[in-house]
Parts: sequence; structure tokens; C-alpha cells
Amino acid sequence: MELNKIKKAEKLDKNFYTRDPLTVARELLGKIFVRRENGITLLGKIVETEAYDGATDESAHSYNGKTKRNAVMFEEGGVLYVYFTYGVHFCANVVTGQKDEGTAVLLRAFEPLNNFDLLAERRFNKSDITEKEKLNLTNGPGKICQAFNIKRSENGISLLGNQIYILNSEPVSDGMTVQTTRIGIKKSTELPWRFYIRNNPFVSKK
DNA sequence: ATCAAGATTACCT
DNA sequence: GGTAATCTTGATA
Repeated sequence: MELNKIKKAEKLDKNFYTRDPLTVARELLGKIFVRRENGITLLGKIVETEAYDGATDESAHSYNGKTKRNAVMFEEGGVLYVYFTYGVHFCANVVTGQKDEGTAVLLRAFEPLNNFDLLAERRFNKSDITEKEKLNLTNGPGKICQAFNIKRSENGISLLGNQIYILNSEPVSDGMTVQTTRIGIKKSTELPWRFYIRNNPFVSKK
């Protein structure tokens, strides 16, 4: 079965994460995000990402330097940066680069691969969902965190541990990769730092 | 102490 | 297409 093959893939290592955020954002497409809790393993294929770089990018949380909120973003690549926004949602980022650079990749959408009942319970308070609702499980940064139970307590967690990590996969070809401008920001809107897999139905927006 | 804004989502017309 | 929901943080005083 396909899932068994995925589970045997290798965990992405430190060297993957300590590169620049644009490269990591591009290469994270197609990789398998793993969330383990209480013996349950949730799997999601990463289909949409955005890069943020505090050095030049006014929309990055890290642009104005380190604060209590964004401190994790300044750690060495390979940890998870989780923040709370609009009083409602959490968003999860993969921290990239070297220590004190303040770079990260926002995880914007997954294609869910297993445990659809649990994901549906968390998102819609029911396990039976329509095909349309299935597409709405993890097609946005806040939805990912709700479905995969990522919250404050996961901020700063290492991606090299066994609770949350990412598995390698075949690279997504250039032809299947779309690079465009980011969503939901008001500054640095011209930067083409968003990546998604072409024609994937779980991407948050065309 | 006060206040505005926010890397969003769901629901309304 | 418009907007309410809901709360934490960081800036300013």
C-alpha cells in the first residue's frame, strides 16, 4: 500500500532546514508532514508553502527584530514556529536558515492522507463528511493546525524529534510547481514567495 | 494603561 | 463580495 511506502521514507534532516527559506519552501512541496500523538499518526502531503525572510521582507514577523512572540523564528532551522492570530487561529511554520536569521516557511495547505475521521471530527465535529468537505479539511494554514492539533504547546518543537517531523519524497517537478505572490499580507506583496503544486485540489486558493 | 493590527476562516447577502 | 469572531502582542504614552 502507498502509505507503507511513505512511512518508510527518511526524515528530513538538519541540513535540509538550515538553507534559505525560498529553497526550503520550494522543496517542501510534496513532502510528508507527520504528526504523532497518543499512538495516532497523522499524515499530510505539503501542497502549498510561503517563504518569509526578516532581513528584507516587511511582511515577516521577524522584520523588526526578535520579540517574545517571534523568538522561535530566530532559532537555527529545523524547529516549528507556531503563532496565534486573529484571536482564533494558529499557523505553523518551518524555521529555516542559521541561528538569528529570522527566516521561516509558512505551511499553507496539506493533502490529507489518512485518519480522515479524526480530521473531520476536529474540523467539523462529525466523522461523516462529503467530498466537498474533504477538500476543506486542510486547505489553509489555520485549518491545518486545527485538524492536526497544532497549538501553542507545539511552538518551538524540534522537527528532528518523533512528535512532529517531515518525511522525504520524490521532488515535485518544475512543471508541476507554481511560484507566485503571497496571500493575506499587506506589505512586500510583490515578492513571488508562494509555492504550490499545480492542479492540486487542496491548495487554498488559485 | 490603552490600543490597533493581524501570514484567517466561516457565514452572510 | 462583505464582515464578524476573538485575543495576544507590540508599540506608544
